[in-house]
Amino acid sequence: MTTEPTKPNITEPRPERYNPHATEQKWQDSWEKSGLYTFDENGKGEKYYAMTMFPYPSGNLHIGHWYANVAPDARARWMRMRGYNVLFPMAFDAFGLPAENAAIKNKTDPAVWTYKNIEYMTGQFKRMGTMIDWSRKFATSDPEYYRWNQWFFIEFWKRGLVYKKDGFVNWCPQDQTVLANEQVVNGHCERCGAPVEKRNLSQWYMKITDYADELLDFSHTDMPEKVRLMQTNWIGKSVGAEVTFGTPAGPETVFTTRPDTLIGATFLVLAPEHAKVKALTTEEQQGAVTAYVAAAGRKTDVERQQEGEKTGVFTGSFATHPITGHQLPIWVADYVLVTYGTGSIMAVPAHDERDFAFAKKFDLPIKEVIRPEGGGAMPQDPEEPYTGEGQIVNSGEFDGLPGGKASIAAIVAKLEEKGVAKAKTTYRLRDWLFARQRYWGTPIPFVHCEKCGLQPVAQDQLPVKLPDHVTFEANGQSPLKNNREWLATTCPNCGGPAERDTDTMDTFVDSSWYMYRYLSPHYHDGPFDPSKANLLPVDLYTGGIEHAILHLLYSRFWTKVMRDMGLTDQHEPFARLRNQGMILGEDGEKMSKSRGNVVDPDDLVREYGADTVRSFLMFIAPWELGGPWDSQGINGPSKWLSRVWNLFFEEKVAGPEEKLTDAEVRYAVHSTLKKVGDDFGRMSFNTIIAALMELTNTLVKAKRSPVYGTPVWEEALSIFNLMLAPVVPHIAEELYQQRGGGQQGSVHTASWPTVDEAAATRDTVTIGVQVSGKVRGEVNISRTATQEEALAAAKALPDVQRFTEGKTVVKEIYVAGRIINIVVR
RNA sequence: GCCGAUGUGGCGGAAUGGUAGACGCACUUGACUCAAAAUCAAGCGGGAAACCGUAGGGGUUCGAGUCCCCUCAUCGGCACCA
Repeated sequence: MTTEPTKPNITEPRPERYNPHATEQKWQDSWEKSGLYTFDENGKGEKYYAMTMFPYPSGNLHIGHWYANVAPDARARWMRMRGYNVLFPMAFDAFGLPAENAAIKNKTDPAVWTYKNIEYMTGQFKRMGTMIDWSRKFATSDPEYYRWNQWFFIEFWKRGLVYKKDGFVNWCPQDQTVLANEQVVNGHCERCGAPVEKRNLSQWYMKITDYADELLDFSHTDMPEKVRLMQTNWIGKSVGAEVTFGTPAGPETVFTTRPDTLIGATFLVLAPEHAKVKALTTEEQQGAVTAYVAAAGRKTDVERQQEGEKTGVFTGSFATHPITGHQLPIWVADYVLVTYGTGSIMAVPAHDERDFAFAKKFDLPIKEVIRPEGGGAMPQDPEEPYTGEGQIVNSGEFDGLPGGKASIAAIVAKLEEKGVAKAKTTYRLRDWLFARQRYWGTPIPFVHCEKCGLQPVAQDQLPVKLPDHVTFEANGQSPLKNNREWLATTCPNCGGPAERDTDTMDTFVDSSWYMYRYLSPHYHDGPFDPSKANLLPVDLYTGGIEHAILHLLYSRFWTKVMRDMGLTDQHEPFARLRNQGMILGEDGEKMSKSRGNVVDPDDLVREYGADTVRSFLMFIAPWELGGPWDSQGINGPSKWLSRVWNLFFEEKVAGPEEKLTDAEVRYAVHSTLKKVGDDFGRMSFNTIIAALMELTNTLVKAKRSPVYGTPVWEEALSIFNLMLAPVVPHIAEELYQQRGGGQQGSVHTASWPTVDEAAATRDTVTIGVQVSGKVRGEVNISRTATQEEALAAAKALPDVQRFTEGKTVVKEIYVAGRIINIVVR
């Protein structure tokens, strides 16, 4: 590790007032020159890998980036001072559509735009005063990075986890690309907000569903409950059965979570896109069905869902019930989704809301088979379905069995015996639609050969680089489509002429494994150097909740595949995840240029200095909550740092003499030290700042007390200085060096002070005295006072006497150091 | 509709079941100043008081902002997922 002492600069005259600007620039330069933050993998101490979600190089760091990085930086610094060998890296998530849009608009190359932004934003990060190790910086658009995307892609393909198939996919007409399910929000494109259309296209997929069950297991990772729930809901596990019905077009299997209601099925419904629709449609129904299917195809998901009323049309065909042999009409309706289950359902109108609504509208039979405990028979023309549990009725040999979710397994076993059903678990999670029809991404490393078909590019030919100096068509189409020079290649199998795949990868591929790349960002023989695996896992990962499903689910999946490939022994990429909240505009709305409520951190740094902005962002709210910006509130931390400066340097301040003792000052210092340590541990950053402010107030008083100038005073300043270091690194360094810490190097390599437990505990405590649970006074007694002593002191209080007079004491409670409660009647 | 989170002064918030409102903003008053800013000092939930106060209602407990049940409000996620 580079621990070359940073040279104190004491030749400059000390400013009268704290002036952050010169100070901060000076120390940023000094730290960079000495390599203070360069991580040494052979360094002393237990490794600690802290990571914040890397930014997209949009051009500017906004206040949200500061909020997301400042507190984790302070915590990483604290860990380092405690003796951990802390890796705190940063990179850029550089592929994506904004670069292309900027390129189209400005007629430039996306790469030029991207790398210019990265350079500028790196400078902004440095002005924030973070301990980021910039020697590990990379951009996911570096060919040396994305070649490993391609390598992974081929390896996953070899393992059968990557495949191409025809199917209905989400298409964003605005961005001109397909989208993964995860990128469709309420039927709209996550990025641009355009309504998503359905298109039948041949597309690349990644088999994340193979890992659905394992992704529901969070036992190897500590994630907030909220994230676990969101992922669990997204994966959407449903336990049930597949039941096969006979139809004129062959057997049709449906999925149900309620096999106990099988006898109550009165019709089948197919999704409009279902493959059997055509074959099952009778001649008389031809016109109606064709029109319905065509209309459904034109609708977006949003339009489909907005219709209040169910729509549908009869195919003219009937299915045979596997148990009763009854003939059930087969309908087509768009409330059945082709993408879930088998794309067809058995409708049990008596016990399902949707089937009920459909049956009511089209006058289809409703047959009761579940009756609530102690309830009567369902009326002939019921008002509503019964979806709860109960006893099975009207079902022949099943009658009397308990129905409902709890008894699925028993019912399925019985149906399996009869050979009509099979236990089945279905997931809402779809395979990851993985390719995009865009330019600025990782090219898919496959070629199309007329003779050999789709072939992976040979590993030693990677990376398949994006062509330089591209021009964009006015129609926004990817420049790869018509770039003949780039398209033409040879087949890795037969050597004949072949054409490159023009799709690029979803940018979420880039972020799925970047935590491994930080271990050895310049490694050439694999995605990462296996000899650095001891740095895994990421001990603490922080970022916004907006990635709860997309990025976090994909990266968990990626790690599990890497584990199965033998690349790592980790089950999860992140040992612990925490989410920060969002800083809103002062009006309480999300910051946006159009609203004009954007707060620019560069302006704030110019006005107040980075340390003030850092401490304010930690102080403004509980970190995981966030909230509106407060342009007046920043005055607090700003004044605080001035007070801190004056505390260290101003001559003894005027004011009333204070009667603080050595013990009181040491108590303030060591109890604060204890609290700050606890609060860093539990990531309660706002209370850290509050505690440091409180200590400042006490020390300002102590300066006007006999303690000033004594060894206790010097100890107080030293410890206080060290506590400031993680939070406000610049002023802390200046104070440290001014106090002569230069011989020990930087304050940021100093050790976190040890709590003197005796000093952090008070001999006497002031505790409340209650009479029958109501506070009636307080007593100052020894911390270790006996119950007799405590009660005697309490009973001496006039107010206590007043409220106990003439009453009978029924109970006396004394919790040492906490409370006295005299219960009277 | 389903799932979840959150409700504490004018504002942001603090509080292992133990004196509610730490710390800060804003505000008020005073000192300094010709004046203002900055700084320093003091005050700051309601009420004259008894007392009342952590969204509302119940409960557990010697004691509840904190634990349990119900209701309301706000925010977030999912949403015709069979």
